[in-house]
Amino acid sequence: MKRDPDSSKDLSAQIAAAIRDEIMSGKLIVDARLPSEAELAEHFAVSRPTVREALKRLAAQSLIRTQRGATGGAFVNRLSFEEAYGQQITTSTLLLSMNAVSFDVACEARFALERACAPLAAARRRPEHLAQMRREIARQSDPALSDEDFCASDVALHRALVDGSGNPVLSYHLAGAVEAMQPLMNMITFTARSRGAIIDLHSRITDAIEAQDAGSADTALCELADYTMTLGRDVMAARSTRAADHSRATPD
Amino acid sequence: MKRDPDSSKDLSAQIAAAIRDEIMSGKLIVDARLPSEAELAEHFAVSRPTVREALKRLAAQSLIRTQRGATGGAFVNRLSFEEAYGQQITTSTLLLSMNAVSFDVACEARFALERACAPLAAARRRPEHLAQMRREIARQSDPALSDEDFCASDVALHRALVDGSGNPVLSYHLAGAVEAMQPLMNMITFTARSRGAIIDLHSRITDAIEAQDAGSADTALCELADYTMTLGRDVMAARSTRAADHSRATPD
DNA sequence: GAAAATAAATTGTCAGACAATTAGCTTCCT
DNA sequence: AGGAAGCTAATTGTCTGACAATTTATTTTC
Repeated sequence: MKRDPDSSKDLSAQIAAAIRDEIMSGKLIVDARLPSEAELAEHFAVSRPTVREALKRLAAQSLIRTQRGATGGAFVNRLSFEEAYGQQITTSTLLLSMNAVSFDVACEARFALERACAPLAAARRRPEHLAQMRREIARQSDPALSDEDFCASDVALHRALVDGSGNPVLSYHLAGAVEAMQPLMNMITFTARSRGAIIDLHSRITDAIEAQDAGSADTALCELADYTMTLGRDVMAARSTRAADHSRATPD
Repeated sequence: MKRDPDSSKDLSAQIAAAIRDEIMSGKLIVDARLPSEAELAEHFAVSRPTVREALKRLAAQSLIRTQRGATGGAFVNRLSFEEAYGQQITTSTLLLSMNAVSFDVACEARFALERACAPLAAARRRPEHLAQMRREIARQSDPALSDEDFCASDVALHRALVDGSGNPVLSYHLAGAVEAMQPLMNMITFTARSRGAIIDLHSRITDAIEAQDAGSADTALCELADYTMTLGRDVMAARSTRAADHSRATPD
């Protein structure tokens, strides 16, 4: 376990990279205990705070966990799908917001991926997935629901669809794509009419999944994608109109 | 900016979470400068090393970058697709290896996602994507190529296909799925015959993409998925047979 | 033998110091 | 005046040493 000496990075980054390599290469297996901070400090010839910064970097990626006490220390963490979801969603969300990814591009990616799940979900969906989807459709039908809650329910329905594929790896990849859309979706004001159209499509999708009819599910998903993109485009158009009005009203 | 006082987590984790929330909520925008470490320490009523641990956690997720010197400090980082790729690949790879995800499950996810890209790639592929794919096919045709390099070239070809979709969000999500397969693919010994079959399918896929024939591309991708899974199953079968032999030969 | 006290190991946190780096300012020379 | 050199200040990077908190193992005591 050696750190790259001619690297221009921080010592803590070098040490974190060295340990990360050990984990990625399998030399440090799950639940293995790392040397104590004092031992690592001696090994890498740095001070304890520097080692600690390195360990915190790894902890931020859920690569290790730490435990206090006599038999404590830093242990290689089994990266769970749950933990990975969280990081995936954080990264995806920021990627969209910070790079000014357009609604269209994000939406296209999301529905392309979701369509990939649909055939598998149609084949393998289980009662709880269908029940979850029906439950969300019922929630969405409540006119008192706020736009934000409507979006949250939308996300929940689509996650149930994705989970219906019975492939956790697929679910993991899709979680980011679906959840990261939520902030963008929240910009949309859902009229009673658009809600109705969406709920109708949700029902058709759910029916198709229940009937194990992958073709119909795909058709409905495509329609939903088209409709969602239309809504998004309307919002963007209205927004740019308002922006133009505003700049005309208050020129500098 | 307040940290959760009754949280059971480390101070550095609480502070990192507080700053992360500010970034995620948009209160701290891209390239905004955070207060200096000394100011943060005073604000959160902790010591500087603790603040530094928090900042390192954020740096590990590429949420901030730091700069030394008079006008230095910590700045909110624009999360680039490049940086996100790296994290995505690390996470995906560990997720597969640490959770004993079967070759079948990972493969199914990968090809399902890749099939989602194919129609878009067929519509939008540009000459450089086709050139890259042809280049990789040429490389793969060299019998002297090691199995590992063959896999690397395979990954490169598929990434070119994915990038051909012209949707960076899609590329980002797919990068993890494709790259994370590499360690699993590396367990396979590619015979001359299996290499030939794969190269043939790669050619058919590339031809279809070039001809903008989404249907043929999909068909070839499905065949490649089937063939890859067959190879994987053979490896697993041989492996378990060897394991059985071994346990019979050296019982304990 | 069981319960309580003690010891040891380890991470978590703090305080203060110095080194390294960088931008801006000042001074001085031409 | 203009530019180059040096100085200053601000900031992060690193080190040292210490103590607190927590957990396990050991020893003592009843």
